[in-house]
Amino acid sequence: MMELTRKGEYAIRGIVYLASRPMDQVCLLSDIAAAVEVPPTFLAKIFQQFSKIGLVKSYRGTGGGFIIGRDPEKITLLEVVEAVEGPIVPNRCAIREGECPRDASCTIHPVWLNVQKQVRSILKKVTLRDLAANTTSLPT
Amino acid sequence: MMELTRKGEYAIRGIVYLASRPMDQVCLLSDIAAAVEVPPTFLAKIFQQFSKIGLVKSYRGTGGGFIIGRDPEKITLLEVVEAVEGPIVPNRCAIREGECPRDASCTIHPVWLNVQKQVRSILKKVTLRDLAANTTSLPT
DNA sequence: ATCTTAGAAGATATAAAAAGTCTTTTAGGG
DNA sequence: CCCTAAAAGACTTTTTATATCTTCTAAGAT
Repeated sequence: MMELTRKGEYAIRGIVYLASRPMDQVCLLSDIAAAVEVPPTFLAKIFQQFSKIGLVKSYRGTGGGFIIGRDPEKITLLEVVEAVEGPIVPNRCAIREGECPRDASCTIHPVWLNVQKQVRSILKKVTLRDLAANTTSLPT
Repeated sequence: MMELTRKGEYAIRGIVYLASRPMDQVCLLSDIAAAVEVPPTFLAKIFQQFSKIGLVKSYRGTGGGFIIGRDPEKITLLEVVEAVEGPIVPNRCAIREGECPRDASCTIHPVWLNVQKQVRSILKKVTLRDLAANTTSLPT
């Protein structure tokens, strides 16, 4: 239960890699994909999404590629995960009030809300800077 | 992300219903399914699993059916969820040590372990008795 | 004993989501 | 205008979720 998808995993690897690079150095998608061992076409899709919401910046044409969208310290793991996996919702009934017809009587509802809150809270405290900190195993 | 499947939802509804009934009253699967609005064949599969690990007790033949396996106060939501959805694992790499080849350098690893721990802790504190407490909306 | 009831077990079917690829288009340099 | 690299969207494949159906077994009723 609660497993991150490949997409989520790849997304994190990719953006953490970007976060570990100097902001003035534009990275080729193909290079990033190779470095973090992700299918390039798949990572392309993910980075397109990220680009739209400003998590990364993209440049086309010769000398193009990607850089991180803003200071890695200002990007949380929560943001990255929710961008790619959608909101963290342990159960349909926790999406919004009134979703579940059994709502009023539903004794589990508050439990799921609590789970949601805790998980979000944990992921929110982790920044890309934290994650990129000792990425010494990846090529410089 | 992290969404419970239908199976998990149905399982909880079904067993909470059972937990709300007197232990000496054997319930027909078809009645339970109708009461909690779950496809009977699907619930059958779920209860078969539960029966194997003692979460419910089953009786065949005339007058047969299901009762709760033990005191609802001794059954946690965690147990029920993991029985039906498998272990709570936010990421492959958190399943066991050494799973992930990037392990040593992986800065996210501890984050997932923390998520796992917190979620399990929340679900462990909730018992079927808690959940069955005010199931007043369900037919007596 | 055999018939009916009700769950057990396993096979099968359908549908949805995840994972990945391919093609065409657009933007930016040389 | 040609090359490079990302954007966008269609498409394919694989896997998982969701469910149903059939046959088998246990237990009580006749």
